[in-house]
Amino acid sequence: MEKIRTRYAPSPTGKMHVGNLRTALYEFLIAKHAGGDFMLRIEDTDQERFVEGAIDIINRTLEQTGLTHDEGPDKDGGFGPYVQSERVKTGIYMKYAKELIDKGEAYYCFCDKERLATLKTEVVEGKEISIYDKHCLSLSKEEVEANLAAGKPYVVRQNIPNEGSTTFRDELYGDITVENAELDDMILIKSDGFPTYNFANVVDDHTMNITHVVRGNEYISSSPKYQRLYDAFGWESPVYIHLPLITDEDHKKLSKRSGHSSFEDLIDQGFISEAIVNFIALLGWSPEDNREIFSLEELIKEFDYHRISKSPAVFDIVKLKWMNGEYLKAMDFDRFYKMAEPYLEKFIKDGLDKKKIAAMVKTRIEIFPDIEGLVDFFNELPEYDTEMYVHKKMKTTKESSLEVLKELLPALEAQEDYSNDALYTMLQNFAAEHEYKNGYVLWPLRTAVSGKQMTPAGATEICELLGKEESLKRVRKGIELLGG
RNA sequence: GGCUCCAUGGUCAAGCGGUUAAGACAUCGCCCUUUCACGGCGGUAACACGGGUUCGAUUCCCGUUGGAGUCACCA
Repeated sequence: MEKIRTRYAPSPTGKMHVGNLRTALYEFLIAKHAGGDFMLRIEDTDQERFVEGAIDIINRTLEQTGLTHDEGPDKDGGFGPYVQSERVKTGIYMKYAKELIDKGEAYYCFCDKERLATLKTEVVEGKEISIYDKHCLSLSKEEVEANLAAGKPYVVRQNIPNEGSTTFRDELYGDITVENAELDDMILIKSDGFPTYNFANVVDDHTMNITHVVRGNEYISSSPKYQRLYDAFGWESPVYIHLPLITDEDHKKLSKRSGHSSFEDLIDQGFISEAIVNFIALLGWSPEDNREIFSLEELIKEFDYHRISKSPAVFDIVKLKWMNGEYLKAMDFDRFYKMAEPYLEKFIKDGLDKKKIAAMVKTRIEIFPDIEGLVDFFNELPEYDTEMYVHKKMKTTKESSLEVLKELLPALEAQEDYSNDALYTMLQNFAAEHEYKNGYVLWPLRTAVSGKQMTPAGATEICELLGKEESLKRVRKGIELLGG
């Protein structure tokens, strides 16, 4: 069997959209699952939309996520750079366009913007809809020659008949047929000499020997036109796999508005790349069993593109958070600490044991920014409401807390060893002596010492970290607040 | 609006003619517990509607409704 070759073909226009990342991932997985090759091609035929540095972002993201390509712009080797703006210089697109013109499958068009504007017939939802009227198709050979000789700007258009229909086969969706009359004579070569995406992708996919064309669903409606191109050239068409859209909470195509539409956004928000990859792999695909946690290697092994879903998926950031948390829990401590350190640095003053705090926090956060709310009290006792001393299940009240803290204070002052174990033993004994339940004592202490409803550790662990002096200070403050 | 695609809980989803219609997130409750979290256990919650086909439809076909995508010298 022929070796599978897929390609990721982004246009360098900014951040890496998660929809595009998912497309890249599936392309990678489809190829690798079958022992094939995965290519990277840069589609920068639109001079105006090109963003400086965008190619770096693409490369960096692919590297971070582990989607390494076999052939592409940053590799040398026989296949040359798959950068369309570079390929333009070889004249490859114009060559193929001329072939189509010779075959009558394309034609020169000299219509200017003004004339085209008169063709706009309808306005739907703010969008002008028009279909080209084949005006220039009727130009005689002499007229075309004359226009060309005069240096009149032109584009090359695909010639699609008004009768008949065109069918292409998608692996997931099956045969899709469209009436030719619905198809516009799309522009193949722009007046600046660059090919449009519509033309370049076909020429490149063919010349790069791409066997499986994987792309977003939004291309399904233009696929018949591409199919006509393959047919016109007499090329064998690739296997098409159109991927269901990823949408936002409103079920609309994911956009910048959502705030987490790009890989970079997510990294900035404290997600880790493995979790992101794992999560988006499951957006539109599911394995045979119920497993949800997959490394990239495992995905390669399990990924069967026939199990890709046909319906769109909502990008649920809440579930991503859960998954990210799972990754953090499973992560080895050193790596976790390295990644958490910048956040700890920000919220923990010197002198406190950051490693211990990191360990406390590791199983309790979903994303790194969660750290702040968990640890900020170490620096400074926050102002808190004494209502927090009331706990139904522990049967504590403000009054009982005040009493306990007052009784406890001398013992805490006398205590020399502030290690967690020693402290805990001491408190246990204290509780036993007074015939209190542990929680009856520990709850008010934890509250006094943290001023928080929620802490990453119990009372004694906090005291250990805070040290004797600071702990006592906070207990006294608690007594004061309770009216003692 | 034309064309195309899609349709199982709030979300991701399994199912591919006969099931008590999985599982996960979220949510709720209970247990555990040095609070919360973690962990364990359990609950609520779905086949859009109407026709066929069939002994039997969530599953196949048609229609309706709903949603999405697309209609550029952008990709």
